[in-house]
Parts: sequence; C-alpha cells; structure tokens
Amino acid sequence: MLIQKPKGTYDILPEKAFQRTFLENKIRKIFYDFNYSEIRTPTFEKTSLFKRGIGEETDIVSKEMYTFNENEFTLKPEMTAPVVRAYLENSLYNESPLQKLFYITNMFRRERPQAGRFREFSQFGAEAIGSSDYLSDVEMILLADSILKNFGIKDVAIKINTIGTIAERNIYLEEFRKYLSGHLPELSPDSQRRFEKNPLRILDTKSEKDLQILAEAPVLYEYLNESTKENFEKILSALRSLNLNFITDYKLVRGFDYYTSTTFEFISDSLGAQNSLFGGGRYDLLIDQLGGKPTPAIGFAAGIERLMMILENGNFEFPSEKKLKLFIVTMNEESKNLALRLISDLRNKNLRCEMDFLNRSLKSQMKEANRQNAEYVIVIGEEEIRTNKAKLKKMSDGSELEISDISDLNSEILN
RNA sequence: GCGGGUAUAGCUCAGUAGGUAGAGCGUCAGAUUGUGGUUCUGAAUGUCACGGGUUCGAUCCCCGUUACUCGCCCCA
Repeated sequence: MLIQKPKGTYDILPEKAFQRTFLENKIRKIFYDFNYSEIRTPTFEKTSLFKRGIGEETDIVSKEMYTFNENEFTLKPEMTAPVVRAYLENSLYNESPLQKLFYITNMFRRERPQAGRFREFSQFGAEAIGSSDYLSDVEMILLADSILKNFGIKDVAIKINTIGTIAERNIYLEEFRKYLSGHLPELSPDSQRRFEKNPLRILDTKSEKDLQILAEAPVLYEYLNESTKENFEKILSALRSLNLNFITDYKLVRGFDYYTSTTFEFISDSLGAQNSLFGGGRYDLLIDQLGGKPTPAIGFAAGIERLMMILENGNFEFPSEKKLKLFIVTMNEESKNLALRLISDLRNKNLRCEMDFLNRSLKSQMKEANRQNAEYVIVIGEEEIRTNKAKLKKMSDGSELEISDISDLNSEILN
C-alpha cells in the first residue's frame, strides 16, 4: 500500500454507493414534492465569496478552507453563499420573486475528522429566497421534518430560536458583555476566548460553571422588539397546529455571521459528539451583503453522512442492488459466443444479465449465479447448441422450464 | 491547533510470562468428469504499521514517527 486516501475522506464502495444513491433520490423526490428545484454550482468559488458570506472571523473561513491558486479560489465549505451568488449572477429574482432551490453536493472543510465529521462530506439543503413571511420559515422546518419522517426517523429533537435583527442583537450584546465582564475569570477558557471573538456563542457552552453564570445573565429574547417576538410566536403556533414537536431554545445560536432572526437545529442522540443533523435559519442580510437588493431568505443544510449514520444505527432497510435477472452458464467457446449475443439482447431490453468471463467450471458458475442473486439461470452447452433448446432454471425454487428456442428468451423471462 | 485510545490475514479479532503466528467469516478449488444455496475436505494470503533501542534473539519490552479512531474547538 503505497498511497492512501487523504485524511478525512472516505471511499464509497459499491454496496454503500447504491444506498447513497437511493437515499439521495428519496430526498430529491421530497424536495420536488415541496416544489423546490435543484441547483448545482461549481466545486470551487472565489475565496472572497466565502469571506463575505460566512464571515471572516468564523473558524471555517479563518482556518478551515481549502484555498489554492494563491488564495484566489476555495473548495466550497458550504452552499448558501454559492447559491446566493448564482441567484444574483443569473438574475433569478427576475424569473420569480420567490426562488425555492435545493442542492445535494459534497463540500470541504479542513477540520480534525471524528465521528460524523469529515474533510470532504456531503450535505443536502434548501434555500427559499424572496419571502419574509413567517410561513416561509414554517415551510422550511416542515420540509426538514418531512425528510426525517420519510426515513422513519423519530428520535430527533427540533430546537428553534430567534436571534432577532442586528440592531436588537447589538443592544443585547452590550448588556450581555457588561454582565459577563463581572464574571470573566470564572468562565471556562473557551468562553473567555469567545468573549472577545463571538460572545453570543458563549450561550452554547457545555461547561457546568458557565451554565450557572449564564442562568443569571440577561436573555436575548427579552431584548427583541414586539414585532420580532410576534413573528416568532406566529411561527411557533403554526408549527403547533401542525402537530410538530419542537422545543424553543433561547440559547440556540449558530456559527455563521449571516444568520438573522429564526434559527433552528435538529439534534440526534445517536450521532456521538457531532449531534446536529439539520441546521438552518433566516439570513435576511446575506443577499444585500453579496451585492443584491435586500432580499429575505431562509434555508437549512443537513449532513448526509450523519443521516446515513442514523439510518444504519436504526437498522433502516435499504433495498439491495443485487437482482440479476439471468445468468447464462457456458461450457465452451461456442456457447460463450452465443451467450454474449443473448445477454446483449436482454441488456438492450433493460434486463440485468451476466455470464462467465473467467472460464470457470459449471459448478463455480452456478455458485456465482447464486451469489449474485440471479433470478434465472440457463446452462448452454453442446447439447443446447445442437438442439437450440434449453432449460430455464428458476433459482428461488429450482424449478425448470423448457425453452423451445434459445434465441427467443425474452418473452419467457419477462413474465 | 489541543487531549485520550488503537495498530496482527480481505473483514472481525485471538496470541506469544521475548524463540518470526492462529480462529471465525470471506475468497478459491474439490467431494467419481453437465446444475447453486446446506454439509464435508483442502488451499492461498501476513515484511505482526514504520524507524530506532534493549537482548543471543523483539510481533511482544522501551523511545520516536505515521496512520486510524474518539473527544475538545467548530459545525452538517
């Protein structure tokens, strides 16, 4: 073994690849049902797109991007900024005031890999650009929830919060900082660092002592305007009337700079430390920030590897790839040539067929047919070639059917 | 960037109180010369992660490196 895969990447071998395709198609179907349309963007973008979009100070931009060509380009570490870029560059707002877009794609972040985290990973997500209506928030959460339900996933907690407008947040942050500065030495080292960089994220702490200090801290929600709170309550009551189970979590804050007001997260216990399955929220400032007219928008992203992990832990039954219609067992050169012609015909009729390419014994070929889950087997030897008759063997019960004309297999197998 | 754990066959793992290794599964072949699944028999495959040290001798003990893995940070 001379060369190994790069750290944090993984090979998707045939069995898993089949499952992934199945999963992606199922997700795609749900997006279409919600009237979202697929969008694909380049694997890399101008580095400045992510600096402006995600925020220069975030961990992702400051130290986790794969950047090349003298920092000009970067492998996409997330999809919201590229989607918005494509939205603006192609003037999609002129086609319809509300664009509902989804994507399923891989992305790249140079983090330390661990359970549920890779350097090349895949996400699917949706972006609804153009509506500030609270029902747009509701639909987005319903969409995410619907995907989970379609896979029969139950043990996922939905957390919802609003972090208000920038103006509201700034007023709060001033008070929050004032309060914390009195407790600074008692805070965990992590939180002390956040105090300088991104104080809001201190709310996300896991430290017991921090939580005690936070218990007395001012609460963001109380600093929001009436209209913001009202809008949030409308979202919640709409979700309630749809019988969606969720919890409001005033401490839910997300890492990217572009989030405003509504934020939400779907959490699962069966994911290890990286327990977030879906994450999303409103980003009403991003489009303006990237040079467009101020346009409200909301979206979410979900990790495919994490979804796969949950499905595997939950023993989700993926369909199996192996369902060969027919395996033709051959005995000699002449029968091989005939078999190749026969399976070519059947393949042209979209039937999955196979024959031996290893010059193996009859017994071995039978075993191979069995291993590949062939529905039928035909043995073609000298006798069959001479009489142009053969036996079609059904592998599930061993029954055999006489075929009067070998070159006319199709109708017999198809029924 | 910082911590913990692990490294033996394709896979899961055992093992040697230091004398260069095994099991199960899988793969391949055969069980009187044209019919699979069950059963039985047999076979192949390891520089025991890499480099150094101790030793007559290291897969085993010590040091280092690398990889993998779990966690912190951050996030999907």
